[in-house]
Amino acid sequence: MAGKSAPEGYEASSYPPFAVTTDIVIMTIRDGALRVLLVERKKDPYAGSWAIPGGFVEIDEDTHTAALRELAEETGVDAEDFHLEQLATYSAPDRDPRMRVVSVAHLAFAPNLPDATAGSDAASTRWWSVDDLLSDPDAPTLAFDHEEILRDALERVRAKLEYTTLAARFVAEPFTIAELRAVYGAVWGVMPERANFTRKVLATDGFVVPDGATGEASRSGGPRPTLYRRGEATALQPALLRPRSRAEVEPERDALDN
Amino acid sequence: MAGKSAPEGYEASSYPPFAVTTDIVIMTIRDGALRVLLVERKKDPYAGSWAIPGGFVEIDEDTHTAALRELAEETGVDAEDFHLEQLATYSAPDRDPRMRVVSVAHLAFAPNLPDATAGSDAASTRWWSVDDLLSDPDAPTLAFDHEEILRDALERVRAKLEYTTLAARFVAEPFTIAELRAVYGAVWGVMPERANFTRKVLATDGFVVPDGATGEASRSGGPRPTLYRRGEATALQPALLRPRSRAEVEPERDALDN
DNA sequence: CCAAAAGTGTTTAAGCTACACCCATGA
DNA sequence: TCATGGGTGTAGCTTAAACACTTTTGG
Repeated sequence: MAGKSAPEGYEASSYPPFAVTTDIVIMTIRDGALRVLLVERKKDPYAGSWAIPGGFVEIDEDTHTAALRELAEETGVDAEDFHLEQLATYSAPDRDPRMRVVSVAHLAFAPNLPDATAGSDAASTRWWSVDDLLSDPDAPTLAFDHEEILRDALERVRAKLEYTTLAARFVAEPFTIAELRAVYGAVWGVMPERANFTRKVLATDGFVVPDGATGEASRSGGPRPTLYRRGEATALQPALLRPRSRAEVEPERDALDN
Repeated sequence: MAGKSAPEGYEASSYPPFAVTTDIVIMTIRDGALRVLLVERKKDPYAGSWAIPGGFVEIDEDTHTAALRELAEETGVDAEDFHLEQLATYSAPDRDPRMRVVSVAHLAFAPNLPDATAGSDAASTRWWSVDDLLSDPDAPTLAFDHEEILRDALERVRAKLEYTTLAARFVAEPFTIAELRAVYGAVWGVMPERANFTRKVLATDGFVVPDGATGEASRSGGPRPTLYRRGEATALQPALLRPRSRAEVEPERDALDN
């Protein structure tokens, strides 16, 4: 907290004015794939491009509150059902050609989000497969620096599944172990081994708690799986590591860079 | 990127104006303890309190550049020697009574920082023991929300020592394994077991590379330790976990909250 | 009865913990 | 020669990985 040349107390009179926005990477699992909600831009710049939803932070709210508000507007879903966390702040001077904008990106997850309720805003929205967006060469280019934000978000989610119980936030209660495992498969691209995964989840105290009931057997038969609900635990200790087969070959992202 | 009620394109004309600052948690190891550089405030609010150094982000720079600039001003050291990363953004509406400020906090580490060069700014600075600040009841209260920022920074550093080679950024080259181990001790509060630590470091390809020479034996005798330099590796795989004896008892911080 | 999926068992390898030992060095 | 501390060895425990087996159910 300091002025450029008066670190112990800046003057309230003159300082560079910024617009502050929140961009919210809203993720869910649909059709077995990790998907992100994007908005199609109607105006320049980047008219016709897809963008991460967001908006201005009001003068009397913090960024978390602003993100919650935007979240409700964009999805039409009560923000209570979401897990929302801050991702990072993006501040390149030329990231928006219209004005000087600093964006505090957030990350939100929830199961069972409605199809594409564009809230009060009439823009068209769509659930894009994250894998398609980032790997498919035919995928559209995202507006602004939103591809960078999306990549950071994906890496954050992948890492968090390893050492937290976050995966349970992606499934509607009650759920089966198989559904929980499918979340890991959708986010990581590879499924953890079934038997070991089951043991790990059940051995982690408070990850899931039995619901008492059992679910339906699959169409082609099989036993009725046990149903669970989210437990109180948040940390996985020790971690549930994703397979690192290729990661050790191809030079990984610099682990020191956040 | 969206206006409050026009998500696909806000108007450049009216938006809430914010001041954007960077606060930089500058850490180093001194006298065997993890220390942070704080500035004593001369003016209200919080006159006489200690604060994390920082300053305004200029209109034509990003927050990382601003942090580098502040870093050089505060320490008088070439910013090249630092590891600098974004920590998080703090945006409570009342965090600064003078104006609406959003602060993008950063985290910087380096070995061998000079005593308290207050750069061009003549404010008094001091290397505080992080442990004293956060645990000692006699420690001063920090200005603004800086205690929260410092706590977040500490947790980040502790976690990063586990799965990255960041610890090597705290020691001046060339260094011994014992010095590197002392970094873990200072940051975690407990030392990893000596023999296992040595094996782990040497088994992690690219963590440290031999310098060729050997250092001085200690005052009371003993072999000359091998000297090393920082290697190219950034990730520790598998992680070097800190002892979790107490952490499992006392309810840990919510792992889902970033 | 057959295929599919859930639950459980088993074997093997790998990593960590904890401690022991040896040896070079300076006082 | 003695204390100190670096380097290395090793037994035992825990965990993960891979795979097999059994059971339950719908078609």
